[in-house]
Amino acid sequence: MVGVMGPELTFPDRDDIRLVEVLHALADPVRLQLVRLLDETDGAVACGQIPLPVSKPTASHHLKVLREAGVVWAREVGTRRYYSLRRDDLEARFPGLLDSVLAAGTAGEGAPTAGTRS
Amino acid sequence: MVGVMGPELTFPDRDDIRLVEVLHALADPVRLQLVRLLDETDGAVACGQIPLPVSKPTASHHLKVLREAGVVWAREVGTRRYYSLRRDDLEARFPGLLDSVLAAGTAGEGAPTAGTRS
DNA sequence: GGAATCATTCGACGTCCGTCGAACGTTGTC
DNA sequence: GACAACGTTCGACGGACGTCGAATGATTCC
Repeated sequence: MVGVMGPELTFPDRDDIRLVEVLHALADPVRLQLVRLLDETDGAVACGQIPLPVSKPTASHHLKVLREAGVVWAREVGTRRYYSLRRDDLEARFPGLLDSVLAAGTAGEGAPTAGTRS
Repeated sequence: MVGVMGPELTFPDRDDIRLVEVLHALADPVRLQLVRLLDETDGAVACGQIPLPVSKPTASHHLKVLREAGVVWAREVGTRRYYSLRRDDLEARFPGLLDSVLAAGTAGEGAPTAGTRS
């Protein structure tokens, strides 16, 4: 039988993707790390193959948040689910947003230089 | 006497601005609306002069979140506080991020076109 | 068929968040 | 000096969030 695991996966339409939800989905260290990994791994990654500092249910929860926010796709193959970024839709809806977030990740995130108080 | 209202206002250094905190600060409807208004009003806006759908303490709270995330400056003049965006610092730290968020705001946020359900 | 694998869902727990009314300290004005 | 204006802080409330262990459903392999 061809695989249908749980309830049918649903995703928001491109035009239903809300900026606030995307920002909220990205505003979490684990999910941000997840998105960066999905960005580097250009194909698609299964949930279990991702090195995450959280338990399996928690990872599943974060993936769900990203999916419902319209950030990632989920494709079922057997008992696995392969996730990938919705680059095109995000770029069409919020041009430059994903790129800037990902670029900020690769750039200095923990390298303070001087100090300009006030 | 020249005004010092509460405890001295503190802000994160440019290099201490964290992406996750900025995203979290922007991932709220009220704060996003606030940032957009600060963007349009190029000078600076006082707290009370902002038409917000929340009470005064709540608005103050949101401004504090934005300030501590490094998104806005706060300048005291008498009994008022004028807020303004930290465009330069945000652009230096996360190039294109603020622009994409603001552009997304002015573009269609509630104008669905077709429907590509999966 | 039975066991192992994969990912989710469920229930629970503690924490953080957004919200408000009331009280407070400053500042400016009469 | 007294009063009004401004913004913050305090305390409290309800809800959402992140986290996990255990249980569940599906699939694959022997």
